[in-house]
Amino acid sequence: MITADTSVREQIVSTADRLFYKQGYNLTGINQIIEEAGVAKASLYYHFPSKEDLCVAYLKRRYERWLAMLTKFLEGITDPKERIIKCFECRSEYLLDNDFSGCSYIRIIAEMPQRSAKINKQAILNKEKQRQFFIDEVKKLRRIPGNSVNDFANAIFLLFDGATVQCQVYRELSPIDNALKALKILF
Amino acid sequence: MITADTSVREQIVSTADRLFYKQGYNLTGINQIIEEAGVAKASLYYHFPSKEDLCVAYLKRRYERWLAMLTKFLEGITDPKERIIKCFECRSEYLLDNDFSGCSYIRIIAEMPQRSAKINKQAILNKEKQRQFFIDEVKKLRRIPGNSVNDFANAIFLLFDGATVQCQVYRELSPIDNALKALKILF
Amino acid sequence: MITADTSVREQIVSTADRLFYKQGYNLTGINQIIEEAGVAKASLYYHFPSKEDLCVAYLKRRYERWLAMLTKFLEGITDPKERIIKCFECRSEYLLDNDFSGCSYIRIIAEMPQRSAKINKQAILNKEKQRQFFIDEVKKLRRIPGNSVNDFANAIFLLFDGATVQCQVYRELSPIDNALKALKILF
Amino acid sequence: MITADTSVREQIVSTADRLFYKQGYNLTGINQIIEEAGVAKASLYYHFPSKEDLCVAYLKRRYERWLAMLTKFLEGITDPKERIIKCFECRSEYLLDNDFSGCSYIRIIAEMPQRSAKINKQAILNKEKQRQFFIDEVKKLRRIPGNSVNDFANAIFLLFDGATVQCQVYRELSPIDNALKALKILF
DNA sequence: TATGAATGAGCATTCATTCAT
DNA sequence: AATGAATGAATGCTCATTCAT
Repeated sequence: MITADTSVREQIVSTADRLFYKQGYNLTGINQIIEEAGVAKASLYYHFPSKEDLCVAYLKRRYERWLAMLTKFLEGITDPKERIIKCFECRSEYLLDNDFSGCSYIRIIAEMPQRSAKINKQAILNKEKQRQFFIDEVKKLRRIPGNSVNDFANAIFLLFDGATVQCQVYRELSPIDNALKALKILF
Repeated sequence: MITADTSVREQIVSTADRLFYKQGYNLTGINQIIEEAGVAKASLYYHFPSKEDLCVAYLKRRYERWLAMLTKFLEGITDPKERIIKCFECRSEYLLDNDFSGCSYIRIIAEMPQRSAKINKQAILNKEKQRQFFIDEVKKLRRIPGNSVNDFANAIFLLFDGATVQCQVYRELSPIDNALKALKILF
Repeated sequence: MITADTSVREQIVSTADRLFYKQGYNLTGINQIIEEAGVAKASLYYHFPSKEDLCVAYLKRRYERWLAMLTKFLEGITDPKERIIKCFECRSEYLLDNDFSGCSYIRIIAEMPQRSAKINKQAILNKEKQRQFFIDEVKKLRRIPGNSVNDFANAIFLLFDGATVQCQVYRELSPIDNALKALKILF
Repeated sequence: MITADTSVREQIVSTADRLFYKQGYNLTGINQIIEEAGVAKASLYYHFPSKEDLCVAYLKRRYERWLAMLTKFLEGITDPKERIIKCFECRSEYLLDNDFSGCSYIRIIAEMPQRSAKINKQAILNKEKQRQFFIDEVKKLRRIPGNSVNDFANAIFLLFDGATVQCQVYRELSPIDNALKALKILF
């Protein structure tokens, strides 16, 4: 059993996670992070060689948070079609819980066009995990629209990302509804 | 005879447009803009009261650029289904021409979660124009999948935005292909 | 009869007068003046070669305003002692009317320690006129405390300036009352 | 052994003190301060959150300087009347030593009509300490002109401030002489 | 007279990072 | 493992002034 929750490192990551996601990476300064985390600046640089490394930790954490939430949503549900729909409903709740701040990986890339290798790797990794989820579920379907697992999974994945960014832009959940309607047309 | 193309104001806007889109809004400083534009700092602030106002001009300009490109792509094409597909192909070329920098409106919102009223208004306006394009084309269709103009247009719009952000994330055009395949399943 | 009140020059001076006195000379920019005056920047520089020249015009105007107010206050009063007291009461009203902004000449010197010759000359001139007023009144007195016209006039002048700056500092009129009490002790 | 006199913080405050008093607060830029202090800009902002906070430190320091000088002047003198006169003589020397730059509290208020709470508080505090000095001395007098401790102390305080600002305006010490003459009339 | 446009120098402040302890 | 202090470079923005028309 780990009690790292109150450690300096944990304080830094959780604060950075909150601020990066709420305010954006570039608009969140190191000073604000250490102030709100209640740690010294040099402590931050002891645990994270640079702001960029802190960003990687933030992206990892965001994925873990999403995965935990999704897992809970899918609990006891076996029907693949239902699981896909649940995933969209989960995103709806996630965005509602997080002030419509969108997808952290997409956003970090939107903020840093010349993204570093580290950040790029982490962001792509997280997105691929999401794509894989849809592929896994589509594989379980008895009838696959379009007859291609990948094509159908990718279609769902596009709707998923499209809905996520539109929710962020419009600050409302209707794009998720639109995506669910699109799914009905597709299925 | 107007030679406005080389005016100070035009120099500022075109330089800002290029840099904001390539590097991101927050990572592009006023100093770099005036340096590359070859104008004095006070000249920039004479024409644009703040960086934010310059951002609005940039968003307007991006839409105009996209519209001009799309109009050219659609020249002579009347079939609505074909026009929708052409729109995706146009986006493909747009992203290729612009180093996979994605959608300027989505990005500006990703960069500035606490976006100002001015910027929000311009971004939403531009996105709604795009949605309207799809609605107009869907209306012209003989058979509408799902039997609802708005639902089908919104589905296309989700694929369009989803493909745009995925192209940006992966720095490749395959998401556009995925969107076109999804369209085929839908139609 | 002159109707210059609406002329460009008059607009500039009256606006500068108001803003310099309310906000301070250094904290009032040319831009704010021309904006609130509703004139072009070059128009200001046509009438006043520099901000400094505008400052001189401001100091002149302040003195004229004070003199007009004082003249009205003294109307029909001949007793020198009473006239001196009235002068303090006039200052009280002046400060109340002008948001306790103190003496414009003292303030301009406080703001610009390395004051220019022009401004210095105008400020000293205005202050000397005030000193002369006290000298003139003291001369009319039957009995002069201290037996020296200049010494007694200077004492009053010190109380006058002391009260003015203290009213400004404390933003209340009690220093004027203190000065009047001091006068009673002196007389 | 403490060598705080040469610390970065001390360098900043002493330089700011000198420049604010000589040139005025608004005419002294942060750049000049750090340059003459020989420290980095960020070091200044590490010790003082804003220029305003540096101003408060400056005002405190000015009072300490004045108090030290006055204390030395009053050494061994017990007669209250003599102590009051010495206080004026001390001011004379203070102004001579400091290029007739007047009273820092009065000047800062003259420069910043919309003064901040912090600065206002410090300025008023310092002025009240001076007033209290006069009250304390007047209380010790055997015979109090006007029969009111406060009224007489306030009269002296007005002469003190009046003389200070007039010395600043005229750049000469005669107003102090005038004040001493006024004191003689009063006593 | 009057003006829109342009400018170089300067403003206060914040950035991510490093170093000595 | 943790910190207080220090920094060079950059941030967005404003200054008084000038010039061509």
